[in-house]
Amino acid sequence: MSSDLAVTRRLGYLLKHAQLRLAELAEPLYAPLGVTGRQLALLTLFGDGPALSQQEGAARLGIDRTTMVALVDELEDKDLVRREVAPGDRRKRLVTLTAEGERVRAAGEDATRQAESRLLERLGEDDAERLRAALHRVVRGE
Amino acid sequence: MSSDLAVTRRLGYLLKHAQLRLAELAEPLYAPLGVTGRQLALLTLFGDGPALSQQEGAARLGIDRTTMVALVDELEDKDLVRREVAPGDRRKRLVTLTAEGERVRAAGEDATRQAESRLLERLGEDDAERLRAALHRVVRGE
DNA sequence: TATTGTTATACTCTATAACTATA
DNA sequence: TATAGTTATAGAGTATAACAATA
Repeated sequence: MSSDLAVTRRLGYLLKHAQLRLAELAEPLYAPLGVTGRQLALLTLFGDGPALSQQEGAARLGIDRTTMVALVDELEDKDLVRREVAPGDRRKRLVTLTAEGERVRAAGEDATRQAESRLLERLGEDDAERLRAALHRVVRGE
Repeated sequence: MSSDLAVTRRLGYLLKHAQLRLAELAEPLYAPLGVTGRQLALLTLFGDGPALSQQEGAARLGIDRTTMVALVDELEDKDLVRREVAPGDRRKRLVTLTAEGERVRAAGEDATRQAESRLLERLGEDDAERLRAALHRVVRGE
């Protein structure tokens, strides 16, 4: 008989493996767009709402500002984003999507929606929404 | 206004950040035991049920067998586990806990319980249990 | 002086390939 | 021939420290 903290009941295990399954479902859908899930997350971040500086973006994603430099470099090399000097503070670079970047972002969001649906397909709509809401509360600490 | 796929509503984002918050809560509790969360996960794995070989353990955790070698090395260096040649198949090494390993495992499970409680404290018992159950179904694909 | 972006560098985590011993 | 464990090595991903430009 196994303890009620068997390794597969631990939240750490469940979160990690849910992430792995999601990545398995999503990456094949992202590949034809020529971007990784991580790159698409950046397009979603910078394509949504008022333009953010690199550092503001890094803070939202919980990554280091030096990591952000490399990620923006990748997207810039693919002509999906542009760096623009922020009016009013010449130290900051606002990251904005190119027309192509916007196209990839939109296609990527469709792919994300599909992958998430497949991940959650066993749950039914209500439970799926409850899962998302619960995670949201856990992450925001509310 | 933000899209309903704003980056903070994406499952990938939520899963990653839930993991980060859990690690922030748990690691300080594990530190006095002299082990990391990952090492404790191995103690939980090998301390539960019939003895597993390294490769069986790796399969359960979804990690590579070469990674398992290094992890078991760490635990063996700390005298928390032993490798034993499997009776009936001299190629296999069964990983078993030492008395000290068992002690650390038990203390670690208390710490895990505490950290998980704090992570989920905003949810209430029912929602917390529903979250765990939903993740379990998602991960097992049932 | 402090902050933004940047570069160089190092560390962790993980996987691939090749070896050994056993089956 | 195939499998379990091992070693060496290399590739991601990420962070720390130091520097230039700007505030």
